[in-house]
Amino acid sequence: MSEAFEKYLRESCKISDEDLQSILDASTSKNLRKWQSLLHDGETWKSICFISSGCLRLYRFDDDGNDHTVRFGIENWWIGDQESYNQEKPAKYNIEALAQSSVILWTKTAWEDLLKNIPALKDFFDRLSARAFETSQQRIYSLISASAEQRYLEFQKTYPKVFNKVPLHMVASYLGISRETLSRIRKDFTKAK
Amino acid sequence: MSEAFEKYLRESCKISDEDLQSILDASTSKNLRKWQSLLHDGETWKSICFISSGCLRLYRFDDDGNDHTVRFGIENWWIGDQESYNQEKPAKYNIEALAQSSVILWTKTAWEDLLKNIPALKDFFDRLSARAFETSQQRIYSLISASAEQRYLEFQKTYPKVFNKVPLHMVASYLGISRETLSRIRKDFTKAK
DNA sequence: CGATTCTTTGAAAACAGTCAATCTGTGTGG
DNA sequence: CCACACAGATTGACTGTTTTCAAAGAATCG
Repeated sequence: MSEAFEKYLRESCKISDEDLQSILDASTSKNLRKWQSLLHDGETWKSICFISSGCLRLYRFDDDGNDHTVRFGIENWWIGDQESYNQEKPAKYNIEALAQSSVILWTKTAWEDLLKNIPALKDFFDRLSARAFETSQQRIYSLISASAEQRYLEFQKTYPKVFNKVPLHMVASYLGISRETLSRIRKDFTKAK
Repeated sequence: MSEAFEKYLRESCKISDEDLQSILDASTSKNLRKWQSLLHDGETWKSICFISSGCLRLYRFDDDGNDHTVRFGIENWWIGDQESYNQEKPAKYNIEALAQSSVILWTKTAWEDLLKNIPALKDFFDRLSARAFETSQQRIYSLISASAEQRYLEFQKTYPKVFNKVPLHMVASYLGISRETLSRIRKDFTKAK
């Protein structure tokens, strides 16, 4: 169950057996079936969540009821609604499993204790957050500068594992285009070859 | 010169006079004339930069030589290229002053020392980074879900101070649309009233 | 197999980009 | 003070891209 996480954390930061044990002790595991929801908008997100296996997505409904995929998460990624978590207010986003998945969860207080007591974990998480910000900056640049086609290719190249796990209409929603447009982009590619 | 920063920091976090003094001692001030560059792509960004006054932008050139505004910064904001800073590699981005501006700078090593020695500063900066991430998440959602017109209105409403300081063609580039399209969006508004 | 979901396609309409020209406001030098 | 240059903003005409809506094909799953 948590072997994947153990391996991940050992490779990600220098952490003692003892600290690793406290981290595991404070966690709970959860299995999600396909389409199971982990967060409904309106609820407050109070967890830190590591994905051991499977695939999840973070998405949001607009005023017309259309959903927009803000982020995907697969094994060894973390997922959550930072805004709701940090500000302790109702989430605007939803999280659902796109496939049978298993996650590891910590409560906010438990996690804060861990961060306080395990500097290596805090350092690691700070670096992780920094990288997440860099990634979102890159995504913004891509959205304002590149064509739908370029964004599609970039996504496929950068996140091949994700690409292979999620339905195309969600890729479209992640790229900010309609499924039909994505379909036509793909068509042009097969034709061009 | 640094009064603005002093006021800002006192209001942002609980910090002792002594700590504030060390922060100021480690800093250097710099005045920028209009259009002066603070970072050229290819260089490595090695500073933490606080904007005391004026207006700057972070932008990037695409392969066709068009520039895209990734972010603006005005007084009491921080600006920099996180990716270049964290990974200590050549920047893909540029930073320039859009008006006569003054900034306060810290070297990376000086800043890291400060963070290590002043927990209140570290906490504050962590919160700031968290908020920056939330903001970029919001921007991504806006880019994938909203029309150009909606994004324009949202920008104007959310950052009125920035809106009033920057030329429209840069707003367009920030929104991911051409200046002509922005011009037509604005035209429709004056007509509708 | 039938039901459901996902993807593709076609045609029309809406939207956004490009290019070139014009307009507006600002500031400079004669 | 005027004429001019310049940068920024707007407009028109045209082109290209994306959305929308409706329908039809795949693929998947019980």
